[in-house]
Amino acid sequence: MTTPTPLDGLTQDFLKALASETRQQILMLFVGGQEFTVGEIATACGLGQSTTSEQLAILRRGGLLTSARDGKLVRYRADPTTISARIADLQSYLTLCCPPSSAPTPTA
Amino acid sequence: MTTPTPLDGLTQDFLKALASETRQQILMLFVGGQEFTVGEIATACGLGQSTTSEQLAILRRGGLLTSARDGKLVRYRADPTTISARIADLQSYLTLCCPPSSAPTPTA
DNA sequence: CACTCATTTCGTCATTTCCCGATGTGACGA
DNA sequence: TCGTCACATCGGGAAATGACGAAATGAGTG
Repeated sequence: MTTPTPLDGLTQDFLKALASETRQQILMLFVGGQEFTVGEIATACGLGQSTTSEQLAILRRGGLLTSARDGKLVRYRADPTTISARIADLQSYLTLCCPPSSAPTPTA
Repeated sequence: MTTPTPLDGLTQDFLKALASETRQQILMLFVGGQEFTVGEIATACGLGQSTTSEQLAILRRGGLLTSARDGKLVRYRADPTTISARIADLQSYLTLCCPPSSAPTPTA
């Protein structure tokens, strides 16, 4: 029991992506399921373009967004399927270490 | 629409607490709903004592753990109620910006 | 091909995080 | 009270993160 399994690499990227106010701000733009280009997101959030691109890459790695080329633009949108999967992972992880109701010292 | 609401301060602390491999490692100790002292956790995770205390404080602020004095010891254990609440918050936040299935532009 | 636009990647710097050892605080026992 | 044990807090150094501007990449146009 030296180093217990931290948790899934995927869930890890998911959490890291979420653990930033800037990236949360970016995510909020996608309310309504719309698509946005990098430039649009940069403008909306008041960030530089390279910064935005980097943050979007982190969100994509975390499974929160997907990207698709559209001519010379790159359109980003939410990735609900992966998000649901990651949340489910997280939930089962937390349920494992911290059972949702009672059961302080089960076993016996 | 300059700076859309990032999200709850509570959920923010929750995410920050989770976004560290060390703290995830600590959390894994609580599988089974057991209690641990700071010293036990430090030993189990191979961390210094002050480090452990600090990380536990972050986990407590994030709503993942609670602490209680027991003589000269402090026992930490998981906080399932708060955890469930924070996960629910997170889920509704993500559901808002990224509807789980279809519904690209709901509106009505 | 040369040019331009949108995005990505690179180099850099300021800030934050993570870990530690040392010191301070609270609780028990002699 | 004094000493000790367990934990919390303080101060600092190494590493990671977040932001930017500059340069490189990919896609379309003349």
